[in-house]
Amino acid sequence: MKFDYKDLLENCIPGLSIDCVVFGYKDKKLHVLLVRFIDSHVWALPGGFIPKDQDMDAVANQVLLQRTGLKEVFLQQSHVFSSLNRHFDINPRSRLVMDTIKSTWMEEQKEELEAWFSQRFISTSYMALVDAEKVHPQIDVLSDACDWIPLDELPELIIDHSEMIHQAHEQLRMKIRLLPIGKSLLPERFTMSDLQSLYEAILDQKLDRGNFQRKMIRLGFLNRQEKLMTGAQNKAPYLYSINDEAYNELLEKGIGFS
Amino acid sequence: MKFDYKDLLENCIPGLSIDCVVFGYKDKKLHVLLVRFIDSHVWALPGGFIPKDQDMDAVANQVLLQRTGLKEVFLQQSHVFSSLNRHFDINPRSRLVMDTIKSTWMEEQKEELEAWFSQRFISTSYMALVDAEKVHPQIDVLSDACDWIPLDELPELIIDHSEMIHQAHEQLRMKIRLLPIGKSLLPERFTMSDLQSLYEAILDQKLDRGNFQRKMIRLGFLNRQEKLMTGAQNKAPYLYSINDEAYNELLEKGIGFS
DNA sequence: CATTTATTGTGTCAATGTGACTCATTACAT
DNA sequence: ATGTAATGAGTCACATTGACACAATAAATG
Repeated sequence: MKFDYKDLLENCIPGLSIDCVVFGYKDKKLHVLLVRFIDSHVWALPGGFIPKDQDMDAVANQVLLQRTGLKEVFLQQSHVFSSLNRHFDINPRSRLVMDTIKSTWMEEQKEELEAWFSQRFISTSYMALVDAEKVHPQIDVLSDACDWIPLDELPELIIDHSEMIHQAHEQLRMKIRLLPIGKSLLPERFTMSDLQSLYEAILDQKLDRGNFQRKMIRLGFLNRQEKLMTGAQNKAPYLYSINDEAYNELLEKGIGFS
Repeated sequence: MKFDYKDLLENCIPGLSIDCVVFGYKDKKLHVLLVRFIDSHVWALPGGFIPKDQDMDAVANQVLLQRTGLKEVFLQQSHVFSSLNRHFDINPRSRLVMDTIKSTWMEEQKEELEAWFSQRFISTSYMALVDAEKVHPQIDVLSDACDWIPLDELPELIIDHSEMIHQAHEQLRMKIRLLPIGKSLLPERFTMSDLQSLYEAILDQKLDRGNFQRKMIRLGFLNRQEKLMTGAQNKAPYLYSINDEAYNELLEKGIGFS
């Protein structure tokens, strides 16, 4: 399979791209979905270019679908990055990526492609929240790895992608205070301590167990289900699921975690 | 003075623009700064195109400076609008603008300019908060009016500009719950009822006078100044100014109006 | 100058939410 | 049968909130 540079040159808007900051929750930690470019072994956010006949939300949804197999998850615009040094050759890492792309795939139309990749790219970041268990990360023709990386173990990334991640994390931290998040990041059923760990991971602070439970129950968007027998030598926790009706009501009112 | 279409064609990125939703506070109401296109008399948000050698924040600052004379005010990115029908001829209003621009200014390079204006424009909206009293709206070569319009008396606007305004208003309403706004929208000194009216205008709901006062005072970012003798037959209210140090501390902590 | 009017600064009180903590419960191991 | 570890629920002091009351005061009125 070859990189379809003809499609790129003919049908995509030059100088514009999107990048997706996909958050997932695994092993009591927040993770981000990253891809690794072939040969160069440089990490980056999964992204894409904008076809002339698509809007950016559609492209972001498509990138997400392609990388995770998921549709209709929480996905929203985050921020536009347009600084003058957003080139693929701004730092050694990014230059490596560009060199690899060029040497590997450019056979014809070398000049056009080189021009295409050497201009400034204005990129819009999207933030997605997904259930990490449901995702089976997919590589593509330009990447030889696509994996969940814990937020506190990020490798060096191309251009300003780590800034994008930090910006999205900050935005998530703000959002959780106005809206009950969780729904998108957790599986159908989860324990209260799952939910608490998620909040602790997002807010990056310890919360009191009893008070957290009381507060969440009182918000009234949780349905208590049967108990979960873990096999551990302790009291079995209840499982909870989300009452969509109550959840959406809270979303509308903008009531979240203080 | 002529419209500098050569600069446009040579130095600006085609298909990209910014638009500024500038909020001001006047007569106890939120206002937006709008411009009216020459001849066509169609209203729109003040905006601009992106020179190849500038980032978008710089362009937004420049538009704001040009229209209001203000620098270093609250100005931040809001949202990217990229729907497929974002053309200048999508609706009768926008088409009128384009026709006017074309017939008025296009003498040479008609085709290039027509191509430039007829493609889809992806536009990033910016939200600005300014002290309306400090602003003297400026027209330019493409506009014959630039005025403060109350949020509840918006005229029909081109393309999706009214959506941009509503989106920015919603964003402001969320932001005020996490941050003490006010500083940017009010003059140096203001009364407590000024501040309350501003909050009521943004949140679009009545607030209890006594409780509002108590809450604001307790937040601790207001310096009480001398009294203001209005000449009205009532008790003179105190003037307040903002204690920048305490204000910035609240900004960092993210403590606002519940 | 006493009285009225409109608005402002402050206070009260019940209801609710919060942080810190305790204690009984329970699934499993020994 | 007993111990262990985590869970569900409860207590209590304290802070915040919404609703309302009341005194203070700058100017108008007679």
